[in-house]
Amino acid sequence: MQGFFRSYLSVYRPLIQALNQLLQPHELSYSLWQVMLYAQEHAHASLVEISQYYGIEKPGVTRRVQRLEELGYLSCVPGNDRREKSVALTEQGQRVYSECRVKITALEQGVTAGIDVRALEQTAAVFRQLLGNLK
Amino acid sequence: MQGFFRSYLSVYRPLIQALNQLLQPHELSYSLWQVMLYAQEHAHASLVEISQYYGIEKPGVTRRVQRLEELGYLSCVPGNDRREKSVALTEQGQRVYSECRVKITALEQGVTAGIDVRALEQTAAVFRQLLGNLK
DNA sequence: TCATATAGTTGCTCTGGTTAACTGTTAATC
DNA sequence: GATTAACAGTTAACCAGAGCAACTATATGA
Repeated sequence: MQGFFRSYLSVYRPLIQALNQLLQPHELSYSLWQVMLYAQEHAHASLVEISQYYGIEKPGVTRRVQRLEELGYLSCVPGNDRREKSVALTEQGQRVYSECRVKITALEQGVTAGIDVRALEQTAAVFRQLLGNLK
Repeated sequence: MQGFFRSYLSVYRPLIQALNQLLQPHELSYSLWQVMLYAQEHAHASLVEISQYYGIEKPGVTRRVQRLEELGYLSCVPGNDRREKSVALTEQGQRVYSECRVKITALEQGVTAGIDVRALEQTAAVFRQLLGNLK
C-alpha cells in the first residue's frame, strides 16, 4: 500500500483548518478544544493526565489550561494531592462546549457526506490499529 | 459517526513524529520531504505549483526550497518564463530521495502490519472523499 | 531526616505556517 | 507602443504550537 501515509496526511491541513475556523468565533483552536473535551469527559482531570492522553509535553498542557482559564472556560481546583491541579469546565465552558460540539458534529457529517457508514467505521478501526502499531 | 475527526487526528502526531525521526538523519523533515517528492514526480516544477499542490502559501515553499538548496538536494534553474523557477533534485538529492523512499515504505509496511489490504485501500478511498468534501 | 520522585511552571528555542509589502516579468488593453 | 493588471517569487514580521532544561513545591520512602 505505497503512498498510504501521503494519502493520510493530505487530509490533515484542510481538516485542521476547517476545525480551527469553526472554533475561532469562540476564541478556540483545536488544541484548546482537546483540553475542553478531556475535561468534559473526565472529572478531576490533572494536567499530567491530559499530557499523557494526547502525547504532548507538560508545558504545552500548562499553557493550554492557562489560556482556557483566561477565557473563563476552565477552572482549576487543587486535587487530593496538593501538587496536583484538578481541572473542570466552568458553566460558560459547558455552554461553549455544547455549542462547539454541535458545530463539530455538523462539520463531521458534512465532510463525511456520501461516504458509506461501514467504510467510515472500518476507517476508524484502521486508525486504532495504526495507533497501536505506532507505539 | 461521532468522533471520526478525533479518531483521525489521534494518529497524526505519532505518525509525523515517526516520519520526522526517520528523516532526521538526512537533515530532512516531512515538510521538506514533500518538496523532494513533488520534484521527483514532476519535472520542471515551479514554486507556485508546489504551493497549490500542498495547499500552503508561497513563502513557505520558498523557504523549503532554500533549505533544500542549502542541503544540496535541490537545484533551481529559470523556467521558460523568466519569472519562474524550475526546481529539480540534484544527484545527491536523488540518492537521498531513494534512501528515504525505502525507509518510508518500510515504515509504512511496519505501521500497517496486520491490517487487511482491502481495509487499507478502502481507507485511502475514504481519504480521497474527505479531501473532496473539504474543498 | 534526607534523597528521590512527581506535578506543575517558566524561559528559551525551533518548526512551520500566515499576511503584507515588495521586486521583477509577462500579458492585456487602450 | 505605453500603460495597466496579473503573476512568480522573496522578504520581513508575526503567530501557533511543540520541545527541552531548569526550576518550585509537594509527596514518598529508605
